[in-house]
Amino acid sequence: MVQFFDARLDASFAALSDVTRRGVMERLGRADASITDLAEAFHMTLTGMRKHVGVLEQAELVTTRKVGRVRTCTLGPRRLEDETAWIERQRRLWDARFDALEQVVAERRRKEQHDGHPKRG
Amino acid sequence: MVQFFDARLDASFAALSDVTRRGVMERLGRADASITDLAEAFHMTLTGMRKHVGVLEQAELVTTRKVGRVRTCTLGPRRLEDETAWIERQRRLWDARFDALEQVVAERRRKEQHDGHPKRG
DNA sequence: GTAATACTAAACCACATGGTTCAGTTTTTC
DNA sequence: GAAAAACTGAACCATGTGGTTTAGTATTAC
Repeated sequence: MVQFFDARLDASFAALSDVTRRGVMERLGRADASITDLAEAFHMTLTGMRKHVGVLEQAELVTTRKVGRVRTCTLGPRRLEDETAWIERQRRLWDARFDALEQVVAERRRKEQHDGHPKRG
Repeated sequence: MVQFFDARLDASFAALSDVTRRGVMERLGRADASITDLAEAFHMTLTGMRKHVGVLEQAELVTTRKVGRVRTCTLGPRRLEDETAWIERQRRLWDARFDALEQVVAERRRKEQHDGHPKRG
């Protein structure tokens, strides 16, 4: 189960680590687009863009369907929930640690006041 | 300026796209650690772990300082703010589009009710 | 039916990544 | 001062990435 989420996060963070792919996501956020549309918008060959879209599909950030000769790309169905969750979890861990450190510092300060301010260390 | 943020996001999402590096960040969220500590924890050579830490440093997610012969790793000054911001922006774009779509659907439904439910299409 | 459009598939390229080993250097310990 | 510990740097390896070209197929337009 853990490995499952790990692989998912691997894929989606990797997908997001390319400026072109982030650009594609932003564009699809405004409107669906064909591979040709995207290739032109990002000054790239069809084949090149198809690969980027493939990466986004595998990360389940984009879905596509082919009607006739044109393949249309859409956002979703996932909405970066897992990625946000990971980041939030990390942030909480971090906050907890800082809170703990702060308490230590406060304790030390209290003690120093009591003992009469040792110079340092 | 845009390129600056782009490069930063490239680096940090790429850094997060590896399960070992995410693991390192979680561990550092609990306590600082030396390269040796981390290498042992993740069953890897010192050299291998040093590279991962280097990637996290370049993404400014982790900072390190060397005292004597040991290099200690700490979570970096950045707290994934830019990454969260990008994701949030994306989510807003998306929501806006869905809202617009929903309105179209609602409008169509209203019209269908008025015209007396055409079978389909 | 011919031509243009939209994509697909395969091969290729240079370079990055995730590891390793091996041979140092610097610090610490005894 | 010798040995051990902690790291560093370089070289190597297999595989992945971000592109390209080239040649093909399927669909649409005229």
